[in-house]
Amino acid sequence: MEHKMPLANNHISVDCVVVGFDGERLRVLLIRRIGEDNTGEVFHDMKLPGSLIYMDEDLDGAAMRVLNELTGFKNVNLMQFKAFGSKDRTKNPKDVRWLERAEKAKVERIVTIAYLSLVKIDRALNKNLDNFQAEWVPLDEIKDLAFDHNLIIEEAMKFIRQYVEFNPSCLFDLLPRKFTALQLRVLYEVLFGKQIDVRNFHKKIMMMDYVIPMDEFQQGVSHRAARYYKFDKKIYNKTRR
Amino acid sequence: MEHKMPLANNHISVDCVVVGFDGERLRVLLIRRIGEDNTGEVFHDMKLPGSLIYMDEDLDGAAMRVLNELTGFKNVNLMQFKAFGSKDRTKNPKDVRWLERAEKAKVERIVTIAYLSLVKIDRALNKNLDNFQAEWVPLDEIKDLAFDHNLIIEEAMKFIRQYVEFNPSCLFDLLPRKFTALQLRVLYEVLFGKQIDVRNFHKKIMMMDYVIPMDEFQQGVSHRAARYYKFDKKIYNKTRR
DNA sequence: ATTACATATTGTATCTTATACAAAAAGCTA
DNA sequence: TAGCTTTTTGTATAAGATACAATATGTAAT
Repeated sequence: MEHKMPLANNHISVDCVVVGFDGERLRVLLIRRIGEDNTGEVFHDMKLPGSLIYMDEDLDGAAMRVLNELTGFKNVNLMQFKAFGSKDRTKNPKDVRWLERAEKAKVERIVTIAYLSLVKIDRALNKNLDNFQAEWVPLDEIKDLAFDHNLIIEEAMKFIRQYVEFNPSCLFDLLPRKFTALQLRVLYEVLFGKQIDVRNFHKKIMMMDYVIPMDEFQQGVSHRAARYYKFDKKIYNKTRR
Repeated sequence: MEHKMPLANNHISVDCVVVGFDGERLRVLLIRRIGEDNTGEVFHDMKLPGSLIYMDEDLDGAAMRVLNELTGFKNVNLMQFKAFGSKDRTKNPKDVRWLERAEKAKVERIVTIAYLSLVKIDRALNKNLDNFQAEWVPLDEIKDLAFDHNLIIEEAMKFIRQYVEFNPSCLFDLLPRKFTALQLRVLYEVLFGKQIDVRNFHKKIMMMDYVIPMDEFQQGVSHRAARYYKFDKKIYNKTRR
């Protein structure tokens, strides 16, 4: 028995672009989808985590729910970045059939509100991923996705690049609590797609008084061990207002 | 007879924050609204121009239509900046009654996609304003508006301030084709709410090779006449890519 | 113990950009 | 011609961005 349906608004959905960083590349959290095309042929592909919104929740609340079900986390930073409402974004026969099965109702046009979340790729976060058939896919290995989800991811990336300039602290959401200067630098490099001079970058880090050098160093590497740094949110908030 | 209704999606609307600059202050284009509250009392207030979306149009298309009906202009630069979907944004009794009359149907929750447009306050643009009971209201004189439109305008302003940094050309959408250095400076000042040094600002203008000094000067002023400048979009596009 | 190897860390000179600050120029009016 | 109003202009200093390569540190191999 599905008791959700009468509560859902089947015109509006939220989709979440959850981005992580593995030290080398950006990855996006995607859900495996199995469906049937026109001819009854089974296909496998992937989609963004998302959901129709319920009548009793706000947009932000719906996005939070989706992310919470998936990762078990409560207070993840979610940013609404764009609405997608092309009139034929839900017109692909594959998608139509899949939607009708998933929602057990005829679904017409759906406008989706897209959210971005930057998270640490972590054991804790990965708790429920198997249940949801979810996977961290490297950004440059993402194939054709359901609906207009490739477009949504593209727009999400544009959004991050702009957002970082105004709120650099969001980068530290992507890094482990303890990180090396190299990790931070590579993150900048993959995000903006260009190389950064090592020496100048170190100087830059030194000037960020919210990036604290720790007395802890890498272990078990066969070369000089790198120092760990941590991000201090309190200092950041003070010096930015 | 209303033939629009069956074509409209009464869950999703667009609202346009149309911003102009009169040389001193920013102004927002608002529509006068007359309604009845619970007790049958008539009230007057204002709202943003907006509309439910039709089934056969995209979000951008709907926003374009609203703006075109209002100003008669075709190619205005419209930027989607945020979706507003609080579950009680259409719950105020005033708004509920007004909506039911305007849409001639029971309307539940509406998610609105908000657009921002920066335009020249111009004779041409003002052609249809009377028909629509529309008015250019100075930003700092805007009273309580319908729905959550005050909130939408607030968010629009935050958006502009960020947007200008990445695309300064949008400022020239607000200025006349010929403008003085003073106008451009005041625009910066009201937008960012702080004074700018005159000399340094002139130097900045000189460095923008897409701001072209003209051989034309102010007329009929009882003091030294200011030079006019114009914005060259071609040069701008070249030097920004 | 010494050497080879891999990566981490560090400084200086230069250029560009942002800021602070006030006198001179131009056009009109009396 | 003097006075009024607003426009236009320069210089010195501070801060931030960029270009560029040698030294330090830890592990592994000899």
